[in-house]
Parts: sequence; structure tokens; C-alpha cells
Amino acid sequence: MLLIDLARTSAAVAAGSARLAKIAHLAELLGRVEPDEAEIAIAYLSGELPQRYIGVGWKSLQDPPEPRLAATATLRQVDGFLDRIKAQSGTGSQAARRSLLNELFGALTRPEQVFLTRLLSGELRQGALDGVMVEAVAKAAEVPATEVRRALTLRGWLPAVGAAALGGGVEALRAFHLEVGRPVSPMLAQSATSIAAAMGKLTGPVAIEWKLDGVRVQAHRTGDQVSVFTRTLDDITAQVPELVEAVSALPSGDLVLDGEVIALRSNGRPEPFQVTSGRVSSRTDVARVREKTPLSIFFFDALRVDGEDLLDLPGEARHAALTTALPPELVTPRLVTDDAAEGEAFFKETIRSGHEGVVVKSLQTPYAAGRRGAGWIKVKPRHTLDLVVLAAEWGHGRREGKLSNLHLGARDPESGGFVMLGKTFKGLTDELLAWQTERFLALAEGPTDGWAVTVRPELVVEVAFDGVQQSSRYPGGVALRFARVIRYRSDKPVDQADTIETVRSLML
DNA sequence: TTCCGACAGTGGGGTCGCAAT
DNA sequence: ATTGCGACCCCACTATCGGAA
Repeated sequence: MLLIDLARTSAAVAAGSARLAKIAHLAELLGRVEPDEAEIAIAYLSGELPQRYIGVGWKSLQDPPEPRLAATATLRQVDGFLDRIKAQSGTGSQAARRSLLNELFGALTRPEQVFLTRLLSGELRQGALDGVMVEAVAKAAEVPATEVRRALTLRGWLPAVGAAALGGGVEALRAFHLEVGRPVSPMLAQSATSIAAAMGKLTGPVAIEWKLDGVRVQAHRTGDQVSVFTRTLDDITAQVPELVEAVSALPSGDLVLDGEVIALRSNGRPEPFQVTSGRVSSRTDVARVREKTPLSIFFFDALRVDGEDLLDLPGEARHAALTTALPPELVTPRLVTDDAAEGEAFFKETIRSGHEGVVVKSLQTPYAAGRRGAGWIKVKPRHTLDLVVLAAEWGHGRREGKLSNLHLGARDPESGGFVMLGKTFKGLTDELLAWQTERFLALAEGPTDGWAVTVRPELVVEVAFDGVQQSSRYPGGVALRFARVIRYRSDKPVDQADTIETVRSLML
């Protein structure tokens, strides 16, 4: 199959917003693809590469060579090129990678170049990723979508699952099973603003667990072989020896566990996320960084214990298996209750001890691998500040033509000016986007046709955030974590906005 | 007919490792 | 030694479609 076929299908998929039409376009193409190119086609059309990453980003894709007029490149040829480019990263020079990239792009027509550029920069933006592709695979292979979804949760990589479905139907899909040593997409949580709201969404008693501000891990053990994976299924076994040792010491030799690693201080309080994150991503001299910043591990779920798959069991049964297989110090602290006041007290106590929040869990629901399951609901405290808009950046995609990303500043009483603390584009409705674009242009200082528009500091905006962290990027040395807009404070004059001292005092 | 779950999109800050400067 | 880039940790929120209620 030719790359141009995919480029055309992708354009057709991107053209509308109806999902059923997208699925029809994708399924039509999958019905035509050669079996040995099915993986490549499914990967490309769901925005992935069989190579996962090849060391090429937006910067390397800036100036493509002149396009050809005739489209001749096949999927296999393009895939082979990407293999060679990946082989150059790490060992070879950037120049060698660059020239391979030029050779590849020089053999493509303009629409193929556009498609491949979007794919390689991770910005396909056709309104179809794994979720829609699952339906398309099901349609093309004439199998139920639930079968495809089930196989995907166990295999973790849709192109392999899709190729199996197209080649062998339901029978081939049924052959996928939980395999120790191969990661499963972790279950994610929904969120709520309070314990009462979270408990209201679930029925009966619930489990309320510490939510630790660390790195999510999935540990597999078969015999004395232990592997550890992240939320995106990357293997970090070599970076977390403490975890490997802890799992190796357990009596059971056949385990799949879900948990969180975190750096704790000697008093048991958590280090800032930056410390845990830096420790986990250190790959060189692990023995030395381990001395300085040891990791603690807390498990909260078990997907397999002693040869038994637990994914489909209720949460309570999985947790019972967890506590049987692990010593209590490796299990995330939790409370089981049906009383909202008791839950609230546990939440407050968790926050007092320095942790990020809690996760409220149904005792009944199965493990919804790879999904934002309704059975888990996270609750975190919310801080807010009244900050001043200093500038805004023009948006992209569906925000084209709208001023989107706000530059936020706190008041500096000493200088009479403002200190920038970060940016946010979150929490804005279409209505608010339209309103603020008009308002900012009226307040603009200097040119409005660049990448950002500077505005007179006259608008106060209420911003929610999860915490204040150290920053080397911003002049005040601090930045907001996960900032999002709540509302504009037209009632509040700029000289009553929060100060940089107030912000600094929030950092502990 | 209305409601709501799942999905895609729009981007945020920080750190590490590597290659080029 | 410093800088730029890619990768990957953490993540919130809104709009939309289409099946469920």
C-alpha cells in the first residue's frame, strides 16, 4: 500500500467531526491493506510509529526538501527508513539522521510530506486516535469492538491487536491474555471536587486511599525476574532498584502489581514532585543517586497473584489478594467507609501529612485497564489566586484566531510592576475565548500579529492551581503547577491582585 | 428526548541524556 | 561548560458524538 493512500484517508477523517464517518473511512482503508502492512497502517493512522520514537521532533522537520509530483512510496519503504533513522539516534550523528530524513522527505509528494510531518511531530490532529481506531478495526475485521478493546487492554499496543483481528478474527483476539513481563495500560481515575461529591458518584461503602505525588509504576514478577513499567508502558526497571528488591523479596513468584514510587524525607513526608521525578528519570549512576534520594514504594492494586488473573474481579477482591501477598508497609494506606464525614476527616489527615490528595474507589468495579474508569475518583485540594494577565498567545487548531494561552503575573509591591508566574490555557470555554480575544486586542500594547500579544495589565483573573514549585524559567523563581482559569474578576482592581510574596509563602 | 461516558484536542512545568556549539 | 532538542514524567479542562436511560 502507498503512503498517499493513508495521507488521503487521514485528510478525509480530519475533514468532518462525525465519528461514525471517521470510522467508515478508516475501516475502508483497513479492508484494502496487505496483511504485512496492517500494523504500519494502523499505527500511522492512530498517530503512532511502530518504532515508538525515532529521535525526530518538530525542529528537525522545519525545512523539508522540494516535494515530488508522483506518489510512489510504500508503507514498507517508509517504515524501513524510520528504522534506519532510529538506528542513527544514540550512536550516530545528527547529521546522518538529518540526511536520511531529507532523503525520505525528498521522495514524497506534498500531501505525503504534510501527513508524515504531522505524524512524526505527534500532531496528527485528525480527530481519531486509539478510541476511534478500535471501532474501525472492529468494523473492518467484522468482529465486536468489545473483543478488540479487551485484547488491547491486555496487549497494550493497538497495531498488533488490529493486525491480529484483520488476519484471524475473534479467534486471534481471544489468544491475547495477561502476560507477566508485558505491561497492561494502567487504569486511570476521574476527578471530583470533594469527598462528598466523589462518594455520591459511587454506591455503598468505598475505599479511600492516599494519592501520592510520585511516579505510577506497574511491577511484574515471574520467578526471580522482575520488570517495572511506567504509565506509558516504558521499562524503568534499571532506574528503580529499591522496587526490584522489594518485589523480589515477596513470597509469591508470579505477580503483577500497580502502585506508586515516591521519594520520602526521613520524617516520612514526601519530597516535592520534582525530586521524585528527577530521581526516577536518572539512568546513569543509579547506585549513587539512590544513596542520596531513596525511593519508597506503595502498591494499591493487584492484577495477578500466584497464577490467577484478577483484572475482572471486584476491587475488594483484588485488594484482599494484595494484602495477602504483600506486607502492610508496601500497601498504600486506606480507609473503607460509607460515612462522608469519616471520609472527609481521612482526606484532611492525608493532606496534613503532606500528600497530594486521595483516590475514592468503588469496592465493586473491575480493573478498567487503559481507561478513566468510573470506579476511581481522585480528590485534591484546590488553591486559587487572583492574578493579572500580562500577555496572551495565539491558539492553534480549533483555537486558531483566538488568543488562548495567558501569561499570568503576580503583583510586586516593591517595584510597582508584575512578576510572571506561568501560563495557562485551561478552563476556557469557547465563549470566554471569544470574549478575551476581543478584550485583549483592545488592551494591546505593541504589535498584535506576532506569536503573542502584550496587554496592558488591567485584567484580574482567578486561577486555580495544585501547588507552587521552584522554577528556573520564571523571574520570581517560582511557577504554578497545573494552573487553570476559574473566572475573570471584573469586580477586582489590579492593585488588589495577589502579590509575589503571597505566592512564595505557599511554597513549602 | 435528554443525559452522560468516552474521546480528542489544547496546551502547561520540570528533568534527564545527548549532541552540537 | 553551555545550549538546544527530544523524550517523558506529572497534568486540567472543554467540546463533541452517539449510545444509554
